[in-house]
Amino acid sequence: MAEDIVTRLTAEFLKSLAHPARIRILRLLTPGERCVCELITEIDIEQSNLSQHLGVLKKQGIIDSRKEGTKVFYRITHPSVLEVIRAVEKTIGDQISESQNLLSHLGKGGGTGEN
Amino acid sequence: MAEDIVTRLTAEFLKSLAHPARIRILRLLTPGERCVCELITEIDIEQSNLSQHLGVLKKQGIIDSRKEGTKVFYRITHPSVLEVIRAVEKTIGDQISESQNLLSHLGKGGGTGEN
DNA sequence: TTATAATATTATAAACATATAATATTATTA
DNA sequence: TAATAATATTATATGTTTATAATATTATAA
Repeated sequence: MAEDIVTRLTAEFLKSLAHPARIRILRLLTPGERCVCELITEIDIEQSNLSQHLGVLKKQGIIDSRKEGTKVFYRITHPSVLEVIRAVEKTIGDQISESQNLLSHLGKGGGTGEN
Repeated sequence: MAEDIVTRLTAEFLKSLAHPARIRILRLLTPGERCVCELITEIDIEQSNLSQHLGVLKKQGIIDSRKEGTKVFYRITHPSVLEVIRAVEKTIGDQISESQNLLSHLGKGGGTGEN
């Protein structure tokens, strides 16, 4: 069976999301549009690198931009992308809960589990 | 501000998901556990490569395994990971809907837009 | 016009991910 | 114990992503 196109698109989408700087950018854009000059003060990377990361997200259609004078404002194209991040956080939460659960059962029989 | 750990964990999680073969594996595991010998027949990659992709997912805690005789069965650890994939598909759907919408407006004024 | 501010682009080296091929491990069966 | 089946590991070559540095573009202001 030939590799299905939805699978490839899904993987590409995930790839363009899969970088700390890009997650950070999306978090900063969550309340609304921001110009690059604002983003750069909140994110600790070089200007050219920020521009490249913005390019990755824009190429994938995840963010969009608008020019105003010398400034460029970016915004999230479809808020549904935030659900992706929320879903990841939820799963990571599940993983942490489970390991805490396993740990607490090691200490079963009383006390806090310390010795 | 130092890079927050949730952001890094989120990016790492997304990275380990961001490959067509790995998305494919999760789809195959959605109905329930499968042995590698079954997976290999449904996915068109080499056995050692499949094993490596399974390793990536397992290291991230996304899948888990159980040995039975000479076979190894893999399963999804937390079904919430499937929400991540669904959310990506939803966003891609939003993107496609929007571009179809834009296209249809180009043809506004009658007809199908063909000439 | 020149200078400046804001952003993007390009080139490049280093780090990382990937697929393949070969080999190793482990469990079962003959 | 030798052969086989199922899976994992390792080495490696190739391709991709990343950060940095340098430079280019664009718009405004002096």
